[in-house]
Amino acid sequence: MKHVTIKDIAKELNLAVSTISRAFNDKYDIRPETKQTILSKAKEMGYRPNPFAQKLIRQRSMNIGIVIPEFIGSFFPEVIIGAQEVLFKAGYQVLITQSNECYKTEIENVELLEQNMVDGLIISLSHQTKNIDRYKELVSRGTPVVFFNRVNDELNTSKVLFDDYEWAFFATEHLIYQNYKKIFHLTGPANLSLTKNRLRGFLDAHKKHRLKVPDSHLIPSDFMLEDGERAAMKIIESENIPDAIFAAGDLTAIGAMKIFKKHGYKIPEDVAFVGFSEHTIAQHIDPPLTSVAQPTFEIGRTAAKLLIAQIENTGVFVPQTITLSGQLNIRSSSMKLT
Amino acid sequence: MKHVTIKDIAKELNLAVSTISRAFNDKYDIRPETKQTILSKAKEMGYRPNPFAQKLIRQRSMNIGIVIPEFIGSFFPEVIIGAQEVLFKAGYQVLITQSNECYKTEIENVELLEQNMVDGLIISLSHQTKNIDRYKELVSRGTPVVFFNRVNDELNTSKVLFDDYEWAFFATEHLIYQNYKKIFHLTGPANLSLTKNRLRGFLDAHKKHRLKVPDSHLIPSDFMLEDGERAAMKIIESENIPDAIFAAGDLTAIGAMKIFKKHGYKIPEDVAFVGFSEHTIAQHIDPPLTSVAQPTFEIGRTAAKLLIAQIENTGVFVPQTITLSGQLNIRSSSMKLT
DNA sequence: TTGTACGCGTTATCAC
DNA sequence: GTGATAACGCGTACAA
Repeated sequence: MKHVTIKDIAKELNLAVSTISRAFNDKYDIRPETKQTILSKAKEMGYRPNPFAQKLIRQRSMNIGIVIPEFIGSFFPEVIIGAQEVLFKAGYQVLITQSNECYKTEIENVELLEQNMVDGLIISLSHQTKNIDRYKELVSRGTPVVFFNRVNDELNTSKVLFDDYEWAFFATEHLIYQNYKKIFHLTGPANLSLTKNRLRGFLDAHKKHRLKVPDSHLIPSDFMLEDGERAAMKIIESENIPDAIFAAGDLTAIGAMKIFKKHGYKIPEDVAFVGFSEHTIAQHIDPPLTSVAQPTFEIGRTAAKLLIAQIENTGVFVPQTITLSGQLNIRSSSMKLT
Repeated sequence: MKHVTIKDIAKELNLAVSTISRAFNDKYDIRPETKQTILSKAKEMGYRPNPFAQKLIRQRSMNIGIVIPEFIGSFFPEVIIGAQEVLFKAGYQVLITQSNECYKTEIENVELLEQNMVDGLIISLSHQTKNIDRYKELVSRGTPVVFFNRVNDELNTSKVLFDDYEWAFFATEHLIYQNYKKIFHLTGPANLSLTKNRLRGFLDAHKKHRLKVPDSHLIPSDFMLEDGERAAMKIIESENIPDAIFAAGDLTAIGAMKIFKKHGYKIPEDVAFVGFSEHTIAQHIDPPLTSVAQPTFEIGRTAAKLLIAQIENTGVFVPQTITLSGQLNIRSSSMKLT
């Protein structure tokens, strides 16, 4: 970290440091020739402005913190790539942290990022997160925060959402059109809004087609593969077997599928499956899993844009919620072959 | 970013700023009582040291840059988690960049990280990277760099490697023990050392068992799923069909498997498959793919430790190469059922 | 043991 | 148009 500074250039050229500084920030008057001399000399000496001195005086870190629950699977990495793309172009540095689906770690991450004086945060909640006091405090202090996908309704911030309701509706309707009648729903974690929305879509699709949904068709579950396995075990033990299952997450669906296959059920002849989120492995398992694909990169880009707008906004800030759309990738796990 | 500073505390307590500073850096003499007063007052006021002021005066950024070729798939994310774990504990900030397997982006990332004055770098090369001049320059300037997995032999830095030779040997031998005789090898990208090592392991296993390997058994390929598909097409068209294939990467194996299945070959009866790297989906595809698992988290932790040692090292620095071991996960893609 | 004063590299506000 | 000089927040030699 032994860098050339503006002082070095000033000495070399017998000019004042302030003049050198001006050469780089063209908001000041400076003779074009001297500017040129300085710029070429700077390049020759390999000058690079010290970002920490700039951050110190500008009172802005130009750092954005990202908090996601997990790294494994393609969803979050792709969102991050999308967000980085936009943030880098706007001159921001990105600090990525991952909570490992653990509430405690999540809060520690936020704290770490605050210590590093991030100008803003992009967050997706862990499925453990129930207590949102820390976030309320954050928001009320005026820290720009954008939540995406895993959000909490009580937090009044900008949000980037997927239209979970609509796509759960479509996914369910797809099963109904395929003539499946007894459709179960494996829900997501109770604390997340997306769980409620996907459930609502599931129910409304039934309502539209005048199909009843007894409570026994709704199985509380979670996003891990093991949760799907557990849910499937429970269903099989109950001896109340559905002819189709719509899971709130791909891994849940895959876990459940595994168990059903193991118990001799044919897919999709005996039980059909539809998942949610287009996990990398969805198209590679046997049979390939029908799944709702989300616009991952676009989610990241949108979150970044909203955050930058809020940070650089001078007027009154009004939280915005942007809802993006996706597509249903229909594969053989849900296609009746009759 | 309106933080409490040591000045505020000084004013509040009628003390000098230096005294406040001393309370936090216990290398100076300070009366225990005043220290206590300061510390409690600081906590009360919510004081947090400004990291940029510290970085500025300490002439060290406490930032570590990580450059990886891709985010998708579990290998690199897991390495990063391992590295972060160690680096965070040592007080370092981690800046993660991803080259998307593109040489140009990779170099831009390195440049970006340099501008941010990282104290050191952890790098895994893209499979496009052939020109390593920029890295040679980096190293010769004394910047601490640790490469892992995708390394280049000409760079004299610390490295964390997987014992590609040994595990390629074991993987091949596993096929031989299963009584496969005509084994093809889909190699990795030509510029990477690991490609040579895996090839060497493949050849030596044959040598040990006195089996010949004609050149036609070696198919140059790459790490993408599509590369595997292409390689498989080439093999099928040549009508010189192997009874087993050892691919240098899981995705390559999966792509090839897909094509062979599509053409009516039964796996593993007609053609057996072994991959490398234990991709997340390896165990979920049909049939589950035998693969060499690498100690991902440990690779990250080790790289981080080596880097910290080099950065904080005062004496003469000697580059170290640490080679880690793995395990072969045997699944049905390579088990003769006879 | 505590206070004073300077420097880290930069930008901004003055003079000239 | 250019040059001093004071900040930004912190660490530290030196004086008290």
